[in-house]
Amino acid sequence: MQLTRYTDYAFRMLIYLSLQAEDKRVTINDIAEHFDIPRNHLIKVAHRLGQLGYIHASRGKGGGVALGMPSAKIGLGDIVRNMETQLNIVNCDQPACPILPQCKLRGVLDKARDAFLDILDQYTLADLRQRPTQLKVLLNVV
Amino acid sequence: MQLTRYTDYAFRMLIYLSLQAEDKRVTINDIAEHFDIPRNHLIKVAHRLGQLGYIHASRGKGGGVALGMPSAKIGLGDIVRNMETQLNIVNCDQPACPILPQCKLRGVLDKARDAFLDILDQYTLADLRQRPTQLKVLLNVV
DNA sequence: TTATAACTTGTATTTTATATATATCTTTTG
DNA sequence: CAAAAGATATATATAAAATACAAGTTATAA
Repeated sequence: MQLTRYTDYAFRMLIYLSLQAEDKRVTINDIAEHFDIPRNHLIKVAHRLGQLGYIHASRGKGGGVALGMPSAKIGLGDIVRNMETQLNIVNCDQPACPILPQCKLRGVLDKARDAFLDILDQYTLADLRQRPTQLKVLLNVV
Repeated sequence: MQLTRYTDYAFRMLIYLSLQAEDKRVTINDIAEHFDIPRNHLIKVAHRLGQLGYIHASRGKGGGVALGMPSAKIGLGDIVRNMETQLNIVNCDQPACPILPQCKLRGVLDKARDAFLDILDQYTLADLRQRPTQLKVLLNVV
């Protein structure tokens, strides 16, 4: 009952980027250091976030990543939906459950999972940057 | 974002027991075979369910397990709370997240997790045995 | 009262998903 | 064109979960 670090790191990266001044580009290296996250892993997270349009990456000297859309447009539920590979609460197929065709549990679990995501849908990245000043201090953002 | 099989197997076992005639005892072996679940693993699940009072085990010849309380008293949320060892949606400590003291994400995730459990709290084991006849057929329960 | 069925407990091994590392390629800009 | 930075692919490591193994203990029926 836990999100993968892959998703967790996506959150951290997006929060960090949301604190940056407009048009400021940050390198993945920089973010990895700030959060003490393996750089290579974060690269993959960044790549995925880029595919989704949440961030925009520019290569070459002076390049880096920046938020690809306003933080108020980035819903937390969608981040989870897009970063997690697996949203089924249980695996009914392995080992195969014989009551599957008549199972009511599945529906209840799906409903609960949707309630989980519904809550997240009520928040965007912008909602996470209350008290941005303190956050910037913690992250040493100029 | 998935429950462990440990929890999954607890559900399956409880569902199976809820379909049995009153006072009927079933061996763990029997349940393991019906669901094609490793017996040794199921033994541990049964042990834990016994500690929680959900099932009652009797030893000796002719022994076995049976529901320890009416199925309407067994809330699905509590099953999850008791069987999962870990209910934090992300691990903020490893690797340690520097923004933890000011992080608003944590609160949102906790709220979402609670919403998940709230839905489950609205159902009991008794609610899962709609159409018990078909379930019994699938599980070959006499 | 003794054999046996069944649960109890603890430890060891295996598996698997996730996480991390390594290496090479491509793009961009000063 | 050279250096910086991201893109991509593949390989390896790690840790949690799942499973297996091995003794114990209790209770019942013959």
